[in-house]
Amino acid sequence: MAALNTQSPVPLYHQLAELLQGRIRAGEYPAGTRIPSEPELARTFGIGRPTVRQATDLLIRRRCLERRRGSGTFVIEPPEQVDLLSLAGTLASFEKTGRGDRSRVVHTIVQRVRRIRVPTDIENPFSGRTAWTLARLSRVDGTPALLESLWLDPEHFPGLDRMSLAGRSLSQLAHEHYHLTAETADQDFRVAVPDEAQAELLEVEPDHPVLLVKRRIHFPHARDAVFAEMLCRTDRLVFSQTLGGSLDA
Amino acid sequence: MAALNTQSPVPLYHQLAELLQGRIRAGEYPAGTRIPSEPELARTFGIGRPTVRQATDLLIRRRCLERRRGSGTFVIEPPEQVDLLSLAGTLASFEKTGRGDRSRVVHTIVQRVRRIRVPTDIENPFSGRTAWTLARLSRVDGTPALLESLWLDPEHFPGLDRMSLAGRSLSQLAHEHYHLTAETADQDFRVAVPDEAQAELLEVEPDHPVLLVKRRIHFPHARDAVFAEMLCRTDRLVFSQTLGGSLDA
DNA sequence: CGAGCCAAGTTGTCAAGACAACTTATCAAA
DNA sequence: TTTGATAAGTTGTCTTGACAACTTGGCTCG
Repeated sequence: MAALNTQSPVPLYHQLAELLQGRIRAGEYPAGTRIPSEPELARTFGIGRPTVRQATDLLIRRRCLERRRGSGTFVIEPPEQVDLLSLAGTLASFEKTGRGDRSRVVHTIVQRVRRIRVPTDIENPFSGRTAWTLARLSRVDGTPALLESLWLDPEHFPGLDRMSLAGRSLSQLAHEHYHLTAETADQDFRVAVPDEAQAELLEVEPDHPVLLVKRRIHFPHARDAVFAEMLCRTDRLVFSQTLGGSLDA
Repeated sequence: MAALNTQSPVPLYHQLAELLQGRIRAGEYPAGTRIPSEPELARTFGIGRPTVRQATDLLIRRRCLERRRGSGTFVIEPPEQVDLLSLAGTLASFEKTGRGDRSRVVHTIVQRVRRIRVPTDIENPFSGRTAWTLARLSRVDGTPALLESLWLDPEHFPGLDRMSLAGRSLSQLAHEHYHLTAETADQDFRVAVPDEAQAELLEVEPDHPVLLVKRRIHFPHARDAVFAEMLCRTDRLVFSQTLGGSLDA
């Protein structure tokens, strides 16, 4: 059995939280099952019960666990959450809630990463600076529905052009290779008309209005590290997301 | 000085949290200032320091306080947050960030609350049931920009028609009169064309595309207690919001 | 006067224990 | 069989105590 390192500068409760989350991800504690009780975990790892609670507190805030008084602490289904670095989560949730047919197939083409000097654009935080950029086009049932343009800060994502983007979400890549997890984002919505190139990619008439979302994504100690512009054909795809999550509890 | 009630079924840490938040709201602890240290609060209220920490933990999750190790616990500026029950917060934040002129004047006309039987509409959770309904029209610099239609659950908002909606946000009213605080919301976005009546109110041509947002708002023990449909002229107003907020910290 | 050290104060982490409130399963009685 | 009481197990709350890590301001020394 894995043990905790008392000498490590990483707090015990943090170590235990990571350990438990690892077991959850590994399937050792499947969703819906009970994890060992607090006194049991305390005994097992030779730590105090408050420390165990501090650890499970973390996972509860991360929506990994749920406490039921008198009953136990349970692994919960990971809630659908907005993936700030892509609309993948949004698309997926649309398929699940499935207003309409749920047999839709989403296929995404990813352009390779390039390093460019961003033209002047008051709404783009990289305006006038250099940045990584890439574009993605997602199709639903063969029809283009979503065109994303992304800009990333080269300082926080060094060597991004050498990474493989295949089969992995940008969020995963940011987390695993750069240890960056999106913290907050600002987004705004408007109705816009695509330019010629965009209209062609989305396969709409040049005067067909689409939804334009601009999103600035912030990481710890790195505001505006990613900027995204998303064009969405809402006749094909409803752009949906979940807000909030109680601050208490 | 106010004291805590040891006999109350309300936990001490919760009582202390409310007390501190009251002082913050009352201006006794202005934003940016330090609140008394944990040992001092413990002494003052005759409770243990962990209990004090439990209380401040709550307020930290509510983004009211911030801890600085070695320095103290400080009141922070309330962050701009999306007001789920209205776009007021969104409009305000637009004015603050002020892309463009910041001298815009927002004026809102509120229709009186009526009780109706909601026509069949698969996307309206009140479809086929009775509900409170009202509409609001907001103008920016005199031009209509936002048309909101709201539906509220009569069971959770009894007597809503006798309440005064003047000078008070719906969120305030829900909180103060019904002790309800929005927990989460689902929203989706699409481009739509207003119907005749809507076009007239928004003062646009009937074929002018606008942003349509549908939002289902959930309260503790009351899912879908409020439904909102919002039409936004994004040529006049950018619909913006902030997402996220770290789950750790 | 300036720079660096030092001490006091503050939050971060952790322990061990206690009782309360609640859930669940078991077992007994009707 | 059904119902109710009981007991065991679990989380919720709270206390006291301790040491570590860090920040800040004042003091001393140059």
